[in-house]
Amino acid sequence: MAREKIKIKKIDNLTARQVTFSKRRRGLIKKAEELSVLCDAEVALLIFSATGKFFEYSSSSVKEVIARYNLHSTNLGKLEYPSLGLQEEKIMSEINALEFKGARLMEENKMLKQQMLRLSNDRTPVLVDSDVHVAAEEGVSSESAANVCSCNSGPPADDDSSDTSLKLGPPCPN
Amino acid sequence: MAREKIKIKKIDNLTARQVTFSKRRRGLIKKAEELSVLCDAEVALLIFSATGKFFEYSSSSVKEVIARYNLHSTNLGKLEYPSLGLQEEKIMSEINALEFKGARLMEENKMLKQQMLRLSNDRTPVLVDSDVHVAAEEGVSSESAANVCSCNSGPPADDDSSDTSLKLGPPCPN
DNA sequence: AACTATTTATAAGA
DNA sequence: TTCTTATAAATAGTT
Repeated sequence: MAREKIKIKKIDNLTARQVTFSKRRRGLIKKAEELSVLCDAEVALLIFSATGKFFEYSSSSVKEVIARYNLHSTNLGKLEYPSLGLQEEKIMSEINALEFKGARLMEENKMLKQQMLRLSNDRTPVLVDSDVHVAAEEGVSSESAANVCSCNSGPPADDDSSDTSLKLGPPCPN
Repeated sequence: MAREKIKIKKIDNLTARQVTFSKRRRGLIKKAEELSVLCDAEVALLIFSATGKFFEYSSSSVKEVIARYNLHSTNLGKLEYPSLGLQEEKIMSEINALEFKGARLMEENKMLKQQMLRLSNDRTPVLVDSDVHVAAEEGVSSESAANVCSCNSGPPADDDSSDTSLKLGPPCPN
C-alpha cells in the first residue's frame, strides 16, 4: 500500500516479512484500540508471530473477553437450551471447561505431530520438551506444554519489542 | 480519517457511532487477515459491539488461538462445581460427547508420544516425556491427519458468525 | 529507524 | 445500508 501495490500472500523474503509484521502489527493494534474507544466496543486481539512470539491488545482484559466469547458461543451458539435457568450456569461452566480441554488437547496434538514430522524427517537429533503432558486428566496444570513450538520459549527474545502502545490486560508471565 | 480528522474518543451520536463501528470493524478484520496471510502469523480478533453483537476473525480457529494463549498465560482457574442433579438429556449427551472427544484426543496424543519414542529410539536418543509407557503394541494406525492443518480463514462475519465447536475427525476405534 | 510515493481506510454527505 | 469522494492514515520499498 505504498510504493507499490502488493498481493496478499505470504511474503517470501524473511527480512521483509518480519519488517512488515512489525509495521502492520502496530497498525492493527492501533486500529483495534481506536475501534474500541470510538465505538465503545469490547475488542480482543491475539497475535502469534511465525516464530511464536506473542502480542495482544484488549480493551478490557483478554480473559474477560474470552470468557464472554465462551458464554456467547456456548450459550447462544450451536447448543440451544431454551429453558436453562440461571442455576444451570455451572453446567455451562462444565461444558466450557470440557471445550477448553479439547482445544488444549488439539493444540498439543498439533505440536506433537509437528515434532513427529521433524523427528521423522531430520537426521539430526531433535530436542523434545520433556514435560508434554496430557492436559486434561485433572485440573489442567499450569506448567503446560507451552514451548514445544519451533522456537524455544524463554524470555521473549524481542527483536522489535519497541512497542509502546500495547495496553495489556493481565500480565503474561511468559 | 477522511473529510475531517477526528479525535479518538467515544462518538457521541449513536447513529454515527454505529456507522463507524460497521465500517471500522470491517477494516480491522480485513487488516487482521492480511497480517496473518502476509506474515504467516496466527491472529484472533474478538469484537463485541456496545449492543452485545459479536464478531470475530481468526486465522485458524478461535479456540485454537485461545488454547495457545492459555499456554502462554497462566491457566484459568479450574472450573469446579458440586454435583448437579441434572436430567437434561441434551446436556448430558453434550457433555458425554465432549468427554468422548477429549478421551480420543488424549488417546491419540498418547499414541503419538509412543510413536515418537519409538522413532527416536530408532535414531538418535531423544528426551521424551517419561509417563509414556512404551508397551509397543500393534502398530498404531496413523489415523487421519485431522487437526494438523492450521490456517483456514475465518468467515468475514457480517452478522453473528458462529462455528465454534471443536472440529474432530470421524471417530476411530483406537 | 527515517523517508515518501502510493495505496488504503474512512468521515461526511447523498 | 450503500456509494461517493475528499482527506487522513497506513505502509512498501528505499536510504
